[in-house]
Amino acid sequence: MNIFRHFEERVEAALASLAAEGALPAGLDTSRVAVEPPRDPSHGDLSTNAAMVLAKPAGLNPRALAEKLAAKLKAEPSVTEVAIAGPGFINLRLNDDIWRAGIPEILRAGVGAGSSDLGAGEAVNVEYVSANPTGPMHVGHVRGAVFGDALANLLEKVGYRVCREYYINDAGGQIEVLARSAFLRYREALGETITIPEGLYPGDYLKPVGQALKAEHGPALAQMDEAQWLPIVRDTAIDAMMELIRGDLSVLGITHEVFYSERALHKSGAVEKTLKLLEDKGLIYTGVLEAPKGEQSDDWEARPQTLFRSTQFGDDTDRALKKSDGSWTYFAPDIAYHLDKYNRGYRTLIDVWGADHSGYIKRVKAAVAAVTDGKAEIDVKVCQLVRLFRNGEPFKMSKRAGDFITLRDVVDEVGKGVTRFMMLTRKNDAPLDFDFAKVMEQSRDNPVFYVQYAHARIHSVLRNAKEAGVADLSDGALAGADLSLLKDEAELGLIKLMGAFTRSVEQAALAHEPHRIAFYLYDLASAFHGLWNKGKDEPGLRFIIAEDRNVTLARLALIRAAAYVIAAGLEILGVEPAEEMR
RNA sequence: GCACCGGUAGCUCAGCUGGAUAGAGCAUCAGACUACGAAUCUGAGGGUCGGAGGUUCGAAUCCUUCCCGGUGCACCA
Repeated sequence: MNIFRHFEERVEAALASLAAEGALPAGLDTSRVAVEPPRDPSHGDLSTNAAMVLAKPAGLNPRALAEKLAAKLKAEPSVTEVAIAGPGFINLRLNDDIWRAGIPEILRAGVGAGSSDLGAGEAVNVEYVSANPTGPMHVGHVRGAVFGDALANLLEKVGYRVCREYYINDAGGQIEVLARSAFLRYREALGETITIPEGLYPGDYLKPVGQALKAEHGPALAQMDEAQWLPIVRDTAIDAMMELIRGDLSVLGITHEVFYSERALHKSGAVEKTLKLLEDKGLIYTGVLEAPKGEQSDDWEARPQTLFRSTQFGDDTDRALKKSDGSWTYFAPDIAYHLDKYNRGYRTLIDVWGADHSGYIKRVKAAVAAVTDGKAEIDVKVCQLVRLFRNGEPFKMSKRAGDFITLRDVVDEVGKGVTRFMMLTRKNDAPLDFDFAKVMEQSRDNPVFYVQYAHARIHSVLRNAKEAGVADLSDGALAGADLSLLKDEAELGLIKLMGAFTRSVEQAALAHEPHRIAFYLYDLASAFHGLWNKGKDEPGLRFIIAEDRNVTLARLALIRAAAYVIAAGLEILGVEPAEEMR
């Protein structure tokens, strides 16, 4: 049970009954009423702002309304104390048993702890990574990939039906560059000595593509005109690059359900159809855009183009759908793509992009609004840059041809779990520092280690408990423990924090902010480590008390539950919990 | 010039979509191991929440306007 949500319902019920008695006007908007943990635990277990929020519309003094509401809430069975504080907060103190009851629930749920039905099965589309299929993934892609994947996990956790999607930009000019680069490697495979000119991709990763082309086609391609060989080489190269990318993603544990091809949109006529749709809405015209104000580009000249009236939807300028030569811009098929998502039934769309695309947000939001008549929500999450360090020194990124740090370089050095966790220790729109040495440090200021250590310590206790002769450590047996024996402030603090897990997960999901899970886990680990050390000062608080089986069982239940919550949280982040630190 | 994102303790950052006396880690200082792993914990000091206005019962959070840093600014993808 989510205690916070339960009490939100109780507050609503109390308000309704006040309304029925005529003490409140009927039909008040209660959407701003919240039940939260108070910032200062000494104020109680729960706090509601209901009286302050509703005082004005009800035409009442906040404290007077609080008095009435407090009287109702006092009657709730699990409420032991009601206090009115400050400008009209109502603080509730609950019977500790209602918090303790969370432990057997967690033990039953296991790593399913924290799940909820908030999303009610609603379909959500999360598009992330979508790196151009022109080479292996590099370090700049990692954050967005991890973020998108964790966000998808998070939404699933609270009951959304999530589609993980990758948009393949397989139609632009960079694909021709890829094809020409691969063709060179093909000629190399045939025995020619090649030099790779400026502007083509020099990376070694295209060598196998050249070999594959040779194996399949022999020398035949070399006899053809570019117009003939290019489509062949292109298709082979794209397939090979997507294979490469899928492999890279798999080392981070990422799998997309849908890979959506931009070229398919062109082929199917979806782009024309979308343009027609916009035309029918009167949102298309031919015009000339103003010169950009930034650094002057020499080759700018005024040209009439097919434009979309995105300014009608809040964009800064109208946007080109066709280039001056009449071919589509990148934007045109992207509109068709988002419309396609809508037509596949998604009303909530989430795009995860790198910081360098932030200037593109408004036009896509405008396009989605236009093309769906405002019926779809689109949230664009931009991941800021990751700054790389080693021992505090900025990492020198060579700009030389083909020389970059890949996703695999990172994962090979620090591992999947550390990479994923670290990428989620900042909110997405703040830059992130990633120090190869620091993330491997075993100390409190490394959150991955700190959280994993808490989990490992719990398992260490459980191993010791077995040796100390606790016969049945099953979840069922622990769930039956007499939890009223958990009375210490530190124990209850841990219990209450776990009781807020579901709420934290839901809040993180609604905000589309997986980093909050990482911070929650750090807090939980801190509460656990604190309890552990308290047992050093006061031996009576140790988890395993040889002469008191009941207390031992209760405490093992507590920490077993804590381990499940940590594991559940880590699962959202896509990190495997450690049972031992090595 | 415009847009977007940041600006919170000496440093790195949270701050639960407007709540109460703004919180963590690092660093500094003072403490806790004959150990369920001290790889940890307890405590102390440290703040004009970039500046100035505004909105209201109440602002780090919303609005306006400046300042600083980052990112991006026709047809690229």
